[in-house]
Amino acid sequence: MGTLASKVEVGPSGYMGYGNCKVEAETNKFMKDESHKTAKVQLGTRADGCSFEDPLVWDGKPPAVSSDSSAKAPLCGDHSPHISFPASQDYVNVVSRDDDENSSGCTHPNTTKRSFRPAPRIGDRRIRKILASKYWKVAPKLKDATLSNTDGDLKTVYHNRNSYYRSIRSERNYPIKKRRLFNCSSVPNYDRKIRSEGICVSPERLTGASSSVAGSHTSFQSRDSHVKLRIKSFRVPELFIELPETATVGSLKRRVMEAVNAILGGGLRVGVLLQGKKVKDDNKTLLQTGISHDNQKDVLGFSLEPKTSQTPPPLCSGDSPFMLPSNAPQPLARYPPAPGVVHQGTCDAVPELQMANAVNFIESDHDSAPSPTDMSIDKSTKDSKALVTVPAMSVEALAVVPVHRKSKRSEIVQRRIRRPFSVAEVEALVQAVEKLGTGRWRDVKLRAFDNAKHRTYVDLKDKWKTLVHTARISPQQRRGEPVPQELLDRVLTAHAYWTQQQAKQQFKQQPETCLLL
DNA sequence: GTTAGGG
DNA sequence: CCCTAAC
Repeated sequence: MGTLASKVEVGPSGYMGYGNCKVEAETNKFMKDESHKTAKVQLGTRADGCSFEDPLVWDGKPPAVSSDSSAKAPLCGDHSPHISFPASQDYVNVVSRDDDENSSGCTHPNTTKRSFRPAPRIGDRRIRKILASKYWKVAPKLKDATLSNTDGDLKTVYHNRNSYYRSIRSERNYPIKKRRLFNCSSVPNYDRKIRSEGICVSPERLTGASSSVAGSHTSFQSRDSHVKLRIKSFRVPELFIELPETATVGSLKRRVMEAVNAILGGGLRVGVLLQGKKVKDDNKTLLQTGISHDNQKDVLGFSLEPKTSQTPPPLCSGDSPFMLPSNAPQPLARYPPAPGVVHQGTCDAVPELQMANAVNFIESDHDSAPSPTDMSIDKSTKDSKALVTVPAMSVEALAVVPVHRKSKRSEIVQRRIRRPFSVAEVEALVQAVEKLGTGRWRDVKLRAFDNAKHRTYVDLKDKWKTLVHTARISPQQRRGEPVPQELLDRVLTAHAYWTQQQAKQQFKQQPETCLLL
């Protein structure tokens, strides 16, 4: 099939920096298509410092063709990788020094059952609406079921998005843009503390979630009643990174780094677990809790969790809507995605549609910087009970992140980053408009940008507006990446045609009115 | 939720 | 890109 992209997941069991990465090849044509198949592609542990982890996640998905080397390279130049952060949390396993020898495999039992449940995509306009009209919408809501078949050539069956969105909404997964709003109390002190104690990146490789303890050590000292901990490694919450195969290892590293930084940058709090049990009372002393030198056999764990409304009195008030559920998700409870919920979309797209599809794919794949999630993980998540811990974040977010509340007005909304349309996108837009006209932006979106999460139909409408304008002005006055004249010509032609069509329509509807005029 | 337009 | 009236 069409394009192929690589996804690298630094999953729950991945260690920072040397986290286990999952790289898989997407062979589906439509990213949004839930029927897409994914296949793991082993990149090797050396190539990018990533090792593989058991694909526990993709249960139900038959390992599809692995790296399809013949896959087409993305058409569009916009290859910015996509990074999203599915909500999840993980532990930092701290083991008493005496346990060093057998420090492997002492995570919480449930951890082994973990499967990758990428957080659902979020960022729907609904959220915006739900929260406040000023918040960003990441993607327009798409109607479920079939695509408007106005042009009969789209045969792909879109899955029920409503249910999808419903599910994600309930999971409280917020895009980073909004996320920062509940970042009020800034990075948890815990976080800093831990960091200051040094987080060692452990190169140990995990073969499965079960061995998630590998590389984690703690030192307990009985001297002067002090409990000393040494967190040798700290695992970050599940990250989801996606970038084109053409991306360099360097960029991969960068993405991972950004992802990690973003996560640590805020919105997280640390949970303490002792023997797999959550220690909720923050006022208890270590001794009372059982964390002491007398307790060296116990496994102390830390988990990264999203801040919750339960969290200590917010230093700032009024961030309610963004608070995650107080019933802090237990990192342990994760369920494998229901297998077989796949809808195989038939993608016998007509040539004409190829472009759009291609763009769709590409867009979604690379350009998703601001896209908090990815379709490819939708399926695995929608029916998931995955505990949402870390709000979805994106690279884009990094640019706006750490800003903590600026004023009482916690409603300061971050403007979306500017993302100029690439020629390929313009091409796709023009093609779609030629076919659908200028009054059906939603359809245009669905047709040519369904996977470009950051392009809303309003964006497309706006872009068309500017394209028309651009086409009318002299080349000297144009700015930005030059759009081929050929395209601009098509813009004018299409615009003229559809404008005329609309006029005719109106005339039909209100002839008398027109006559009067 | 979409469109259409002004900002 | 954002905001919003209007539908």
